[in-house]
Amino acid sequence: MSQKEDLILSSFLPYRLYNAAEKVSLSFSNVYKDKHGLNRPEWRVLAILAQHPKLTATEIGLHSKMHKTKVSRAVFELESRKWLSRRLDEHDRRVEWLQLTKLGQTRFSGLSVLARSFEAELIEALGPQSTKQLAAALDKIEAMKLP
Amino acid sequence: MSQKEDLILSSFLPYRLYNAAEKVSLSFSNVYKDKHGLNRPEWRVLAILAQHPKLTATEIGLHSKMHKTKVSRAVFELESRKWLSRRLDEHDRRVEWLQLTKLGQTRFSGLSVLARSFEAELIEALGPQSTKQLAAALDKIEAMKLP
DNA sequence: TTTTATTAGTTGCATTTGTAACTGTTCATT
DNA sequence: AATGAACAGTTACAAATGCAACTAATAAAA
Repeated sequence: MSQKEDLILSSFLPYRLYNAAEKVSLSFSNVYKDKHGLNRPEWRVLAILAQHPKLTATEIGLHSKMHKTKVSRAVFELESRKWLSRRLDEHDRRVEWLQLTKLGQTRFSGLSVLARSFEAELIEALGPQSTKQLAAALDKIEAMKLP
Repeated sequence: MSQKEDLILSSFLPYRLYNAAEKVSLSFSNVYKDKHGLNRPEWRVLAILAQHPKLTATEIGLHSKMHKTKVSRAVFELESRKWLSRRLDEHDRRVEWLQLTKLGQTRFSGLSVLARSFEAELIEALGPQSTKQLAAALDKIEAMKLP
């Protein structure tokens, strides 16, 4: 016999948040997947390096909360496409400085346009009010310390 | 040379939404993972069956947007724990009606309490205003037709 | 009634991901 | 210097996932 106090999954906030994120994310993945065959970690590394010209793999991980193996594999793939280059730090040879090549920059700029228009559509559909409110809620969640 | 119109990933709405969802979801997964060793699909099937006492695997998939193989495997696992039972439809023997056993109900009720208090903490941290606004934005996203 | 198409659910295989162990390097302590 | 701890990044292995092919059953069409 089910208890009337039992959880209703479909109105459970973590569930709803996750499904919404996945829906948006899946739709957006078409942008980087279809045209260039990138996966999400690769897209992220590309975007982060475009914004911060010289980073180490560890820093990219901190930035994006991606596990270092994900970053490592994404970097490997992007390097083999010649979208980014590595250079060993002169003073600490454990460290590799990563930066996009000209080709990588160009590819990213192309994707950037598509990403912006995807986001614009999303914001359009939400409306300016909801967009602001959603962003505010996301700020709070980002700032939260969860167990 | 990076273009100034290029995307800033850290403020890109799909990215922010995804990270927030993953953060919350990862934190919540402790609830069903630590105590019972469930994974997300299993947790979901459990919660859906608790709310809708008799469903087929296909219906669970529609409900939760999970792929049928995920549902199939989750059902298998829950059945082998004796948390749910299957019964063939009398008129169409392709169809299996699933329902929680008493044990499954009990387990879910226990998890339900934890889930509710997790959600309560989340809502507490967001504040009532932001919670409402977030829910409204999620409504809109759920209703969206994305490419 | 035989054939064909459709549906419910499962399974095999390839891909992705996470964990832990590993290599190579630097730093800290002695 | 020599030893041990810490760190950057890679790799090997195991678990999770998605896709496509599969089985079994029913429905639709011929």
